[in-house]
Amino acid sequence: MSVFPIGTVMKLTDLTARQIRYYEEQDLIHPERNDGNRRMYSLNDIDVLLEIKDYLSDGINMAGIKRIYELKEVEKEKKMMEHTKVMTDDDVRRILHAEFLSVSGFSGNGPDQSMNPSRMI
DNA sequence: GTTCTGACA
DNA sequence: TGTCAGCA
Repeated sequence: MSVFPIGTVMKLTDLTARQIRYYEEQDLIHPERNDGNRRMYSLNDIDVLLEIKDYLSDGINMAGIKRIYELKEVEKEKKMMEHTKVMTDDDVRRILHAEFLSVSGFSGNGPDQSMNPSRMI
């Protein structure tokens, strides 16, 4: 995913190396490191840097920008929880259906174990 | 030639 | 943030 050296990112974002490294210190971007300890930025990193530049031009300071991305991560965690909840409910539905078939005599092997929710975690 | 870390008139 | 030093 990470393919751009800092020099390319500088031209693409019109930011100085000093700024780019500083935003990394603020945990706004997380470039990988290659064998030579060189930072390699992903397309997503470029995207975030451009967003940061917009926020800055709108008069938002680093504290504010950091808050924005912190909230964004909280929302991301919430969505992950929602996703987990949906999967659990879906498993329950499938399990109940499997038990229904078993009790109804359509299956003599009991609930389908492939529907066991423990396999989804 | 390019990037890295650390430091500061 | 800019910039310079001293490495790799």
